[in-house]
Amino acid sequence: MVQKAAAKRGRPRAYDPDTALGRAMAVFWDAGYAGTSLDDISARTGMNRPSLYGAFGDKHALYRHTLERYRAIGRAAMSEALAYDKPLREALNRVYDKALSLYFSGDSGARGCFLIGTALTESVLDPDVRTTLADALHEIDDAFEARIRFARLHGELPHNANPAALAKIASAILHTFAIRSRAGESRKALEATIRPALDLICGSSKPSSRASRRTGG
Amino acid sequence: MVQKAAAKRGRPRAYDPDTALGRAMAVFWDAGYAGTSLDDISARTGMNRPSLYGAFGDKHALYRHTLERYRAIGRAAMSEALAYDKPLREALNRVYDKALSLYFSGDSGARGCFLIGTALTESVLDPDVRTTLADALHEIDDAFEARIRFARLHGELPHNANPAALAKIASAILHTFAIRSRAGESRKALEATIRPALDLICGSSKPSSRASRRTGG
DNA sequence: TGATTTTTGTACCATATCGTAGGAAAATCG
DNA sequence: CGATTTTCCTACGATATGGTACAAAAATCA
Repeated sequence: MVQKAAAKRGRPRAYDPDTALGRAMAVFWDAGYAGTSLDDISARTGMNRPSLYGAFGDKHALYRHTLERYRAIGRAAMSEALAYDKPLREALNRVYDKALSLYFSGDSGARGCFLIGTALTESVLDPDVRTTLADALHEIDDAFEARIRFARLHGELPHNANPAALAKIASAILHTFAIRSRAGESRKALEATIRPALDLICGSSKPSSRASRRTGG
Repeated sequence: MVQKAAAKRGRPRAYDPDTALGRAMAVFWDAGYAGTSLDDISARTGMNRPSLYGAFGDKHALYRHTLERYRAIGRAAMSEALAYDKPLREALNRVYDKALSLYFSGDSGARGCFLIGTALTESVLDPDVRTTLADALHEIDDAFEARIRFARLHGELPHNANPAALAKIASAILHTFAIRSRAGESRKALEATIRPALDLICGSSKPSSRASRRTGG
């Protein structure tokens, strides 16, 4: 099904489309959609503009390709990190850790979340991008919510816990990381807020004198 | 001190600098820094490019002026909303309400936070903008932290509450609102998460069977 | 080998963009 | 009123930008 379609007819491509798309994404990631020229992308991918157009369409279409690619990366990382076979606290911790690794990747320093760092700006005047962004945000909300609901079902959270609301909080932590990393805060500084955030969402890990208020203790 | 400097020498200005700056900000707010041309701003302000240059400098300087203007607006709104004479819960509620009013203002629909919606994108390649953004974020963190510390001091929060950490959570709620509003979510949807967020930060408002875990109850 | 197919890469075009020069316009001052 | 000052505004210029035309290149197929 996904075989290489071995030996096509004409002149072979001088580039790997997937690699090129990844590099194009990197350029957008740094400079944003409007701040990136096709010449910039051409330079970083090695493909010239006509080839870019042939492979991915015009600038806007190319950008949408990178958005989808990023969503796929995020989706994979999220579903892997949200380990259903481990405690909620650990699962969330893994999500944040993976997210930070992504946000702090890049040659020109931390770039934060690709969607929030680039698509958010375009969202007011570009309904297409806005919808994609909104979908991506909701997808994360839903993943968190399902995971939290699962935890509650298994007694990790009190019965009256509100998975939908807690999921929004969990997402908010992700959002603040996306912003702050791109704004130049250190990874260490962000990591310091994971623990208190998890305490609020999952209940205190280290029961103090006030006692743990959750089942899991 | 701040008088009109009555009757200057030459031809009078055909525009009010402050009004013009506000309109310039509105243009940047919609399209982002890179996505805005000086002609766009010229059209919305009524000032032509040479006048814009004379009044505010080049495009980048103009943008920095709008950033500072926005910071001033946000600072004023924040310090007014953080009512020290009312309960913490009410103060935070007012902050979120004011923020949402700002984020949902605008003719072309919701625009979110000006800084997060426009400066965030530029932050990777523009250290100047990045620093301004980081400063603004920290200013909000600090305001939250001071307010929360004050609340703890007055018995609204348990002694072992962590004002710095709670402030980061409070900021995170603001950040998620900034993102989601620009991404097209409804104000109602966002307002729905205020309550649960305040419950986590300040303690449950409606003591359920699990009992209120805070002094204030 | 020659026809066919597909991609590459240079060159080109129309437009957008930012900044600025330089004269006209509109006020005050003497 | 004329000189001076300040701002306005048209016009210009250099560069950037997105997209495309078209010939050369590199593969397969018969």
